[in-house]
Amino acid sequence: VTPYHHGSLRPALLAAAVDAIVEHGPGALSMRDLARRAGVSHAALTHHFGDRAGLLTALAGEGYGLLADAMERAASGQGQPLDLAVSYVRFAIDHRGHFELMNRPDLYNPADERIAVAQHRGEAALSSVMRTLTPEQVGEDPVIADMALRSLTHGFATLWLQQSLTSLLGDDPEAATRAVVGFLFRGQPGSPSA
Amino acid sequence: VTPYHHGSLRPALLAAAVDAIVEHGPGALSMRDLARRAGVSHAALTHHFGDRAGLLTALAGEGYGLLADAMERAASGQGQPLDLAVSYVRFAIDHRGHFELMNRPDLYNPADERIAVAQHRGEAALSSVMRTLTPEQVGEDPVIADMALRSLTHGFATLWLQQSLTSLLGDDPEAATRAVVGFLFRGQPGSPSA
DNA sequence: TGTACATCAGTGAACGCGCGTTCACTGATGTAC
DNA sequence: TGTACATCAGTGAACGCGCGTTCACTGATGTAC
Repeated sequence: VTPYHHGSLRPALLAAAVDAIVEHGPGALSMRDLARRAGVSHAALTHHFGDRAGLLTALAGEGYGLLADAMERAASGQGQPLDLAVSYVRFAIDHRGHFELMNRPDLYNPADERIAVAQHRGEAALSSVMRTLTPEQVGEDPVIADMALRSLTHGFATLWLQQSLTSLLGDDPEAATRAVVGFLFRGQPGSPSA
Repeated sequence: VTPYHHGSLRPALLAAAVDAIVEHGPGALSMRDLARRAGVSHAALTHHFGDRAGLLTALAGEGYGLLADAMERAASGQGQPLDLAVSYVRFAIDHRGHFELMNRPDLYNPADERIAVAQHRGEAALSSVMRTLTPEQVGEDPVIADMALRSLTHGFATLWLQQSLTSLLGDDPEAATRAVVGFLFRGQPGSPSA
């Protein structure tokens, strides 16, 4: 009934890691706790990930991959900044464990190739959306608009997850994101909030 | 030469904690490491803070107090959202250890009275500045403008500390903050960036 | 000015704990012939 | 179809470590008279 070989231990460990991070944060993640969650000897983890940093790097890579997928989906077609921001906030909420880990680059190897590739895909998706904006929307310096959108979106996602905004903005993160990003591009001809 | 009584151990420990957090992050802070930094027995810490959470609560309280001071200074007179944002980003950079800890409420007691009082002062400073804005600046819903400013400022400070923006925005955080917040309120009559 | 005494600040040893990693191993799987 | 053998996946015991907390204590300070 309990076979010697788990069969798909690696993905099971990554899933257990997500649960553990959601419960206790990425810094408190323990190899032994993960092994317990997966019902496996704690020495088994070495086999798949080498060490703790290896496991977290794999999980962060998975997260960056999922985020890049979501951003590419949002950017395709006539993707607007609003769509990108919504998909970013949705990712942070739906994949909170991954998101929290990704914001702690001290815990994994940020130079990992899989991570770098996924980050690059995300950057490309953002660039392609920014390029569709009119000069009126983008202002004098395109870099500033880019930074403002990044900061606003990341800050909003972070504050939302910290429950810092619920008392003011209710419980619908997508509507709230649309409102806040719409404010950033308000009153412009061809505004994405229109 | 090494007196039995330190004389001002409590502030010395808080200062050591800031150094330790800047080096290794708030989650990795250790009582024994702090004692070593202050040149004192590790049991001495209990005397001043009770336990680890007590120490971190005291340090977070100090941080919220400093931030509230800075925000009140920025809000006084004809304080504009821009001034508030600049002082927030400056606080995050100048008091990085405090700032990182404050963003980890799982590590301290967020219901601590001193913290609550300081947070309230900060909220009041933000409100007083938002009230000075014209209807054109604030848009239909004042809460949205408020959230946008919070999210933008917090996100910018966070990304700046993570070095995510330096390649795009140079090395002057105040100028960069002014540019990004100016973008949020751009093109408005009486715009604070003017 | 001097003495007694309470309070305060810091010591040092000890505790039990969970951790990451290493190691020789065993059971299961898959491939070659 | 059957056998030998290499490879893979997971085990369980052991290691040394740094940690937070507790405890009875000692040295220093300050106050009362």
